[in-house]
Amino acid sequence: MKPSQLRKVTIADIARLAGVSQPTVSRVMNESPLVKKETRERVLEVARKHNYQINANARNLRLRRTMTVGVVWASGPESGQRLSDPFFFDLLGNIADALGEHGYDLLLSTALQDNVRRSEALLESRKADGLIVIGQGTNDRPLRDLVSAGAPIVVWGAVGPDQPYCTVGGDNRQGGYLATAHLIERGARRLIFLGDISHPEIAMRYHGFKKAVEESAAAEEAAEPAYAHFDTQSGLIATKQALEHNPGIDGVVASSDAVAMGALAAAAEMGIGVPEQLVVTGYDDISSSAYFKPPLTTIRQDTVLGGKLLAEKIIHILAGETPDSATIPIELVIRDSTKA
Amino acid sequence: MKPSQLRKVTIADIARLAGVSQPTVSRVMNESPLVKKETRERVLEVARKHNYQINANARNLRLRRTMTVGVVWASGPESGQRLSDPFFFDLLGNIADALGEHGYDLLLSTALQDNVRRSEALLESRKADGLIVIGQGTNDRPLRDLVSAGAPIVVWGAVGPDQPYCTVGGDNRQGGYLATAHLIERGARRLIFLGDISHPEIAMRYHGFKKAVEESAAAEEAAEPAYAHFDTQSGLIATKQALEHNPGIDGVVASSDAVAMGALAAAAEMGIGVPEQLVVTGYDDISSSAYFKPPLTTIRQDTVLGGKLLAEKIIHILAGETPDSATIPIELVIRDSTKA
DNA sequence: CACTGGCTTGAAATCGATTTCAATAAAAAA
DNA sequence: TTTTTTATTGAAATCGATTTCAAGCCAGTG
Repeated sequence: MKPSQLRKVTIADIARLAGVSQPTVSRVMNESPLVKKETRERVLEVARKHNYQINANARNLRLRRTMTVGVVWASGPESGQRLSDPFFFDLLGNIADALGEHGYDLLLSTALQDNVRRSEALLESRKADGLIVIGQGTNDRPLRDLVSAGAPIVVWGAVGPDQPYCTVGGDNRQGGYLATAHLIERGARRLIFLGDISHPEIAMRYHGFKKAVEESAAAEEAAEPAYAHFDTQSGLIATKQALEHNPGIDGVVASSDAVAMGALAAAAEMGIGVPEQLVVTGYDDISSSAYFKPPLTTIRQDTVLGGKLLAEKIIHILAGETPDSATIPIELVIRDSTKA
Repeated sequence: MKPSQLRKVTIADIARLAGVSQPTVSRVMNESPLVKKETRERVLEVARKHNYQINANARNLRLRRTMTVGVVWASGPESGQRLSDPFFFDLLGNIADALGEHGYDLLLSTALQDNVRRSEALLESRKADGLIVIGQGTNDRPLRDLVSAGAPIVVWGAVGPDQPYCTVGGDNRQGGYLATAHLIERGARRLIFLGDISHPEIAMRYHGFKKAVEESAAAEEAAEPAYAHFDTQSGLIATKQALEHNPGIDGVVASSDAVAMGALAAAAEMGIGVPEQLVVTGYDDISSSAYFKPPLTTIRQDTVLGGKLLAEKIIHILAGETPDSATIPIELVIRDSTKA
């Protein structure tokens, strides 16, 4: 197998073969109305026959853009581990689809550390026209720096009041509220929130949690939020500790489905019945949640809409507009982990 | 927020500011030994000060390459749905990391249909130098076509004897064998394979399954493989049908963890005890498998090594070499779903 | 003093497109 | 018939790099 045996037909080849000049071929390929019909057809025929594809590199150099959007995981320095939550995979796929529909490509960057520099480099080296940043991390300072440097970015995360960047995210406060109110309605009285509230998104969910607890006469927050990262292992450990230190907890609001699965595992290990003695909710409705034992009540986020909005917003920004942030409605999905 | 306020420093700017010519700046940036030390330092200082980054577009146009590898999901026409298995997400992330270490970018393409044309276009439009294809689908003809057109590709999937392309994949036959032999050792006598054996990878696992069954005097294959796609829902349905039609089944070898979770859910629904009455194995060791009820015995594939090899192979191919296919060792992870 | 040779450096060509501007031919108007 | 438009087309410049080739400079040599 010889390398690069693939024909590399250039615009000059097509021009020569069709007996016209390069500009004419260019006009045909770009559907310019300036070209005579017969000429266009002749050129198109040659182009098709030789399977000609415009060299994106040359084109983008001339046009001074790339038609590519970079997607960056904003895993802060505190979390060395990759965000491997299935939710983000869904979102990523939907972003790719949505970008594709607009003719944009998706460049995946998994810079774990030194994120800002590498992101800036992505833009400055003209590998991407703009950036979609997934997650704000625990500190959005790097994002603000990017913006003040003039970088076109859109962020998936918590929508805040004075953010200088455009954000798309689920209605986290409402999600946390709905989940918590549901637990209270199901009889939970001593509730705890499980997650890393230094992430703005999680913090919003916690706010919703508090609101629901405060609105209820009967329920109370059993203890400060139990710190858990985004994985099941972490949820398991945090839940065990919380339950041991705070007897009587009967409701857990977890920051993600993976964490909630840890909580369920902890309950099982400790011989605590779910949902009889403890009710648990997750967040994201990842695909395995419906089949967990017990099936997990959770908050579903619409990742198709999320991907679509992220793509559209960045494209608008690249067009010079300043689109507003958007909040995506969420939905409570009730399953056995909270069912009477 | 003005768009594209980001400085777009060019090599000409740096040359002017440093009082040298463009070629000199180019040589400095490419660490050519031809430049005098003092000149190099002067240029570097100016470049650093203005945060100069080589324009990848211009550079790649001149160098006639892109330093980008496309990753394509080979979801065949039969499966309209996206492959949203967490396993592939892991793999994708590791591919991105490995490519990044070699200075390559990852272009994500989620062409669900018309895969070959879009993949070819990726190469012909010079958006990517080569392709990593994830999954062979049920028919690798498109892949063979790509190869015979001279496309540099590497495939994640089953390593076959007469494949014209370089493949990296787990040792599926051995994986299927280990899982099945383990079930038999745990006392299973009437076994069934669960999955879509029209996929080469799954077919190999099934071969391993058969081998283990045939080697055993006591065990038998209870029925033809039960068709299941890659998702839990599909595994649930297939398992229920299989168990109803074939009484006495006491061992299920599933083609993936997601499918196995469906099998576990089916058993639970039907009141069949796992592992007392039925033992079940999955495949991939996705993160939630350890916390499922019961925790799932599975075959772990090393996605870090997988990503690394895929990246290295495609880079070698781009360098004109013809690397051999590689099989990644797998590992049996025993958990409660098969524990006595 | 003229000549050879090793270092550095820059002028110009090139990669493959797009776009401006001018030229030509054909059609319409005078 | 002459002039003015209008419709097509191509020559040349451009995007921002890399690379070839030649030139300038200075030291060493005959």
